[in-house]
Order: sequence, then structure tokens, then C-alpha cells
Amino acid sequence: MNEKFYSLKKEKQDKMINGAMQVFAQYGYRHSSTDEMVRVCGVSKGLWFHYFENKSGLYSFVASYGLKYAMLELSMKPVRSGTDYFELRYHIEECKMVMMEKYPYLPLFLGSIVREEDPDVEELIREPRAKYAGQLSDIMMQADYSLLRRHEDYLLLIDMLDYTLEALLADAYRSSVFSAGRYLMEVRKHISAMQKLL
Amino acid sequence: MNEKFYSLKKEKQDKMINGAMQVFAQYGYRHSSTDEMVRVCGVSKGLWFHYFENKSGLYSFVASYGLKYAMLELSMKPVRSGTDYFELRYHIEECKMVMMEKYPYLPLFLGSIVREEDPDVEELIREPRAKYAGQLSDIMMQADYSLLRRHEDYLLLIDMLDYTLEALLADAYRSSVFSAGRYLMEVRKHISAMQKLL
Amino acid sequence: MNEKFYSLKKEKQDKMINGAMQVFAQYGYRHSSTDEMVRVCGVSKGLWFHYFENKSGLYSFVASYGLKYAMLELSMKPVRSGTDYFELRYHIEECKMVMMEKYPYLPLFLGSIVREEDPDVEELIREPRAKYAGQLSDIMMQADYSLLRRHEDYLLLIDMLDYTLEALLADAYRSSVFSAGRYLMEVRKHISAMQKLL
Amino acid sequence: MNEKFYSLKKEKQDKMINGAMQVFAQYGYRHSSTDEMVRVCGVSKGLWFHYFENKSGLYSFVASYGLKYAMLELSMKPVRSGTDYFELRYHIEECKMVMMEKYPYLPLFLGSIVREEDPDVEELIREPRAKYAGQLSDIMMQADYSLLRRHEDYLLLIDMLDYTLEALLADAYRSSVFSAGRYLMEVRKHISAMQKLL
DNA sequence: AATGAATGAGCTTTCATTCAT
DNA sequence: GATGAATGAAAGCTCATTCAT
Repeated sequence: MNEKFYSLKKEKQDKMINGAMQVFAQYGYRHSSTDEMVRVCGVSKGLWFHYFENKSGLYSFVASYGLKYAMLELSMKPVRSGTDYFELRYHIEECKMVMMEKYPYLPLFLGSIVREEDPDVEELIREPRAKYAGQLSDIMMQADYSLLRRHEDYLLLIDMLDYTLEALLADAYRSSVFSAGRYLMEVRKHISAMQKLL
Repeated sequence: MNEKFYSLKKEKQDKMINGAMQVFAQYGYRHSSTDEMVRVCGVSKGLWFHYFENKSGLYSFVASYGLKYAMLELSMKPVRSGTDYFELRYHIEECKMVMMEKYPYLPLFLGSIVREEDPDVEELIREPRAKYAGQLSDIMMQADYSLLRRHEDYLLLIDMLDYTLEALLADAYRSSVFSAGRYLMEVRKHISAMQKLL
Repeated sequence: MNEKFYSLKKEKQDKMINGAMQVFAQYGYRHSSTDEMVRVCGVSKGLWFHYFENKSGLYSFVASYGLKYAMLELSMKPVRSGTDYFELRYHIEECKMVMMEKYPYLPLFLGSIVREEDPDVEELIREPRAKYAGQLSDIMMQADYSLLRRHEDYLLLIDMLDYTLEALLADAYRSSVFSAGRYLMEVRKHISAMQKLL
Repeated sequence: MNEKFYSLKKEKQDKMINGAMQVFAQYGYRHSSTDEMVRVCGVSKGLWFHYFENKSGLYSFVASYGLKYAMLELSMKPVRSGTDYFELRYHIEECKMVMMEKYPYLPLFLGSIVREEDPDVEELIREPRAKYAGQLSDIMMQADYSLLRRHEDYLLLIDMLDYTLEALLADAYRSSVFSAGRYLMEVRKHISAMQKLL
């Protein structure tokens, strides 16, 4: 990418980033077209390629940027929630809702980055994606696992929870108006359900 | 589609079906190109359109065909496993391994059909997709849920299991050589783990 | 073309010739497709190319054949009509109606041959087309032009009549049921109109 | 069509319009290929589709444009020729020669538009085509028909003249170098011939 | 910096033609 | 002799990318 991108007004940078996030989050790397981004955020076709060598360069930038921003947000919010696994997990979802204030499609995009398998970009995002996954797992490592560990295969339960929350998030975006409040309520409900099981 | 397709030698029909399944399963509807299918199964570009009106017609045929074949396979194998939920679930995965003998990419394709969201084909596959889902749930309905129901939120556990098995399958395809045996062993391990929890 | 075509049963020869005439007459050389001919007369695609090297070969054969048949028909019917220009002209249209008994689309096809400009076939049909035009003009030469010649530019009037009759014929084919009787009546009316002018 | 087409330099607009006219006029709608237009006027394939949704959209635009331009030209030139039918008719041909300065293939194209029967475009050009025909007939309505009407079937004579002039035009285009002067001379000759008849 | 006109490789689809049966 | 499955060149059209302004 062209470093001059950072010399743009922050406002415009974010307009472009948001446009790219929205399109990439909804359609994935390959399906996202330049024309769609022009339509969504009104920045000319040529400008995208002025700052980003090509489509994969743009994707890798926006993905890295989004992942970094998410990591920042996650590290900013102090984790008041102590050592309870499920509180920590809820905390992460709360953080996502905060990210949305600046980058409304970032939470959805994060999930789509994780699932992205296109060979054109997989390599390029491997590292930041792994870092992000690492930070998430670091946060979760703060949990007191002694209770969970009583269950020989507690790792599976954890996976299940992750899948469920991701599905809830996708559903929330599908509804015409995304409501952070409603989403967090759903999250709370599902987490509690699982807690009772143990 | 052109009914004459069925007059082809079964061998050739299957070569085409397998080629289409492989490409569609890996790249999804939109991404899959005729050229890729030519490369994969050596049948000329023109012939695809001789038998199938267009790309969406081809997809809808192969998807319906695969779903039907899966349903047949599922109904053929007698369910000796009685009423145990987890045995039934394992049974389904066993059936998928049987399908692979004729259509190696069918298990992967089935998952991709379920996820397919392209408006060009969603309508066309809605019905068979729903039927297939129906049969799966019919099989699982044979289970004795009295034990599961002790857990207020047992439905979540079930979802978790489904997600896990799907992920295991995708992993198995990713490895250079798909081993049905290894896959079933993994499945068994995970199912058992969950059983112990309850 | 392959001379063996003539060894086919006359019935089949004519089925193919009529199919080709119908399609070529309606759509012209370039627009006419093998598939359309298969649909129209039920003779397999391969057979067309078995007897006729390629599409232009088929066109040139059917055109030549049709022109020859028309010339035969024109020379068969004795011209009882004497030397009146307009009677002779009417006689020709009567002959066309006779041709239709064996080759229903021939009169329409004759007109389309004359207009055909595709470089792939123009050369190939030049000679028979010219011969046919020659015979027509020979017939018309039997007329006593002394009356017409009083008009310095009588040649133009003749052209006009030709154009008009061709248009009437095209109209007759456009109506759902071609009626030879109705067509001849129209022809008579128009010819008379012109006769009165002179 | 994309309105931005009008923002192109007039020169380029005309280069494209002329290219399309030339190809469409010679081969008709169905036969005309994008590749041919690329060859003829050196504008890339993609650009045609950037400005015109598809081939029928392009045809309908160029046809409407050509018809409008012809109508403008016809209405610009004051009809000094009074009420003589044949002078008016000659005047129209003169106008066509003026059009050729900007759009050399327009006169030929006008004729081909009138004959166009492809269902993909017939609907799209029906209205402007009818308007153009209307204007032509309006012009001819200025004629004093009292003389013509003496001939019971004067309408046929008129048709004849139209057919003849159209044929002369087509001939003129067929010769390697189109000469407006030579064409007008031919037109004059034929018109005079007919005048003498009456 | 910013635009969007322009390009051409690539995709879906058509169709004359070939060939195994 | 007869079929129609099979092919591939070419057509219509899309889209990432370039470039003149």
C-alpha cells in the first residue's frame, strides 16, 4: 500500500475503510467489486488503486487495519470482569459493540476474515489474523479454568460457544436495523444457558 | 436441464457430476467457473451447456442430485443404533463416508449447499435443501430425548455438536489425503467427549 | 455436397430440402441454425453435415435446387398468356403457387435468395441466381413491349411492379395461414391497377 | 444507456456512433458483433458496455440517435421546393447527402432500421422509427396531390419511387467510393422519368 | 490528490462442425 | 446411413486494473 494514505484526512480514511469493510464483510474477498465500493462510499475507483496496489493489497490492508483496531479496542477496555470465563467472553462481545461506533461493519468483518480462504489473500492475512486470535485467547487465558477443567473435554464446549456467538452476530446484521443492545441481550441469554450446564 | 443427460453412460454422468461437485464444493456457486470444471474432469465447455441450460441450472441439478443421493444413502443404511442420540449422529457421519465412494466431494458439497446464499440459485435449491434437512432431523427425532431434556438448554449442545462435526469434515478435506477412517475416529472422539458431559 | 444425397428416398430428400428452405427463407443464411433445422424437420444434425460439407454448402445446394425447381416449373407451364406483359407477370405468380405444392416455402425462399448478401454464400449462388433471373426476364421478353415502350422509362414501372408483388408475397406468408387463392387475387388487383395507368 | 456518454468529447462520441452505424447498417442488429466495431473504430470492447447496457441497448441508442439526427436535418433545410411532389422527394435525398458529412453511414442505416425485424430490438425502436416515418410523410403531405390524384392508383407509383430510390442508395454504398454527386444525379434522372409519365 | 474513461483478460453462453457408435 | 454426443472458436458481457486529465 501507499503510505500517503495516512496523510489523508482521517475522515476520508475512515470513509474508505468503512466502505471496504462493509463490502468485504458482506461478500467476501473475491465477490467484492470495485464498483460496489464506489457505490457504497462514493470514493472514485482510481483512488482505491492509487493507495492500494490491487484488490488483494486493499483487502490485506483493511483486514490488518480492522484486526489491529479490534486488538486495540480489546486492550483498552480494562477487564473488570475478573476470572470468570463467561464474563470474559461477554466482555469481548461488549468490546465489539464499542468498535461499531467507528467501524460499523468491523465485528461482522472480523468473522469473515477468519473464514476467508481465498488463496489470493490467505497468506497476506495469516499473521495479523493469528495475532488477533492470539489476543482473544490471551484474554480468555485470564480465566480461572479450574472449574471448567472438571469437564474432561471442556475445550469443545468453548468452541460451541464461539460458534453460537458468531451465528448470533450474523443474525443481528441480517436484521434491517442492528441493535447493539438487543444483540448483547441475546449473548447474555446464551452464555447463561451454558453456564447453568456446568 | 436436458433429460438426455441420463442417457449418457453412468460413468460419464458421474464424471461430470463429480467434477461439478468438486468445483462447486470448493468455491461456491459464483466462483466456480466452467474452465475449472473442464480442467478438473476433462469434459468440454460446450457439453456442460448442452445438458444444462446455464450455470445456475447446472448448480441446481448437481445440488438436487447430491442431496437426493445423500437422502437415499441415509435411508438405505438401517439404523441399528437404536435411540441413542449420539449413536444416531455418528451413524449419519458414517453414511457420508459411504457416499464418498461414489461421490468423493459430496459430504463437503452438502455443507456448502447449506451455506449457499447466491440469489441466482437460492430459490432453486430451497426445496431439496429443506427436504434433506428434514430427513436429517427425522433421523435425529428417533432419538430418546428424555435424557437430553434434563438439561434445560440441550438444544444448544446439539448445535455445538453439528458445528464441530462440520468443522472436522472441512479439516479432513483440507489435508492432502482424505482418510475416511481417520475422520470417523475424530468424530467418535468428539462425540464421546460430549456424551460424558451429560 | 455428397452425391449420395440423391440415393435417399425422394421423400426424405424433400423433407430435408423443405426444412432447410423454411429456415433459410425465414431467417436468411447466417441466422439459420442447425438446431432450428433439426427442430423443424426432425433430421439429425449429423446427417446435414454428412451430405453437405458445411452450412454454406447446404445453403448453396438448397438455393440452387430451389432455383432449378422454380425454373423447371416456369418452363413446364405453357405460357398460354400470349404477349401481354401483365398477363405474363401474373403467370409467373401462378407458377409460384404451383411450386408451393411440393415446396411450400420456395416462393418466399426465392425472394430471400435474391436479397442474400452474406459473403460466405454470395459467390456460390451467383450463377444459379443469375440464371433464374435470366429465365424470368426471358419469359417477360416474350411480351410485346411496343405498347410499354411508348413510355420512355417503362423499365422503372416494371421494377415497381416487381417490388410490389414481392411485398404482397411476404405479407401472405406472414399471415397465419397462407392462402394461394387470396394471394393471387391481390396480385390480380395490383396488376390491373397498373395496367390502367398506361 | 449511461448518460455519461454525452460527457465524452463530441469527436469520440461520433467515432463510436459512426462505428456502430457502419456495422449495424451493413450487417443488421443480430449479425453485428462487438469485435467488428472494435476493428472498425478502434474503441475497446469494454467501453461499449460501459456506456450501453448491452447490445440491444446500443442498437436502440444509435438507431434513435440516427433517426433524430435525420429528422433534425430534414427540418433544418427549408423546403424551397414548393408543392411539387417530386421536388419534395428529391429534397429528402439531398438532405440525406448532408447527413453523410457527419455520419457517413446514416442514410444506409436509416433504411436498415426500417427493415429491422429482430424481436430483441423491434419494440425498442418502434416509436422513433414511426416518428421518422411520420416526418417523412408530413413533408410529402405538403405536396399538391391534385395532379397525382388524377391517376386512380397513384399510391402505387409513390411506393415504386420509394423502392427505387432505396435501391439506388444501396447501390451507391456498394461501389468502392460513395459519391454524393453521382447518387443525386441518378436520383434526379429516375424522378424525372416518372414525372414525364404523368 | 482525484477522477472516471479506457482497456483487456476472463467468464458465461452459442453454434457450426466433428466423430464415435 | 443415421444419430446426437462432443468439441472449440467466437460472441456477449464483467471486472480488476491502468492512465490521461
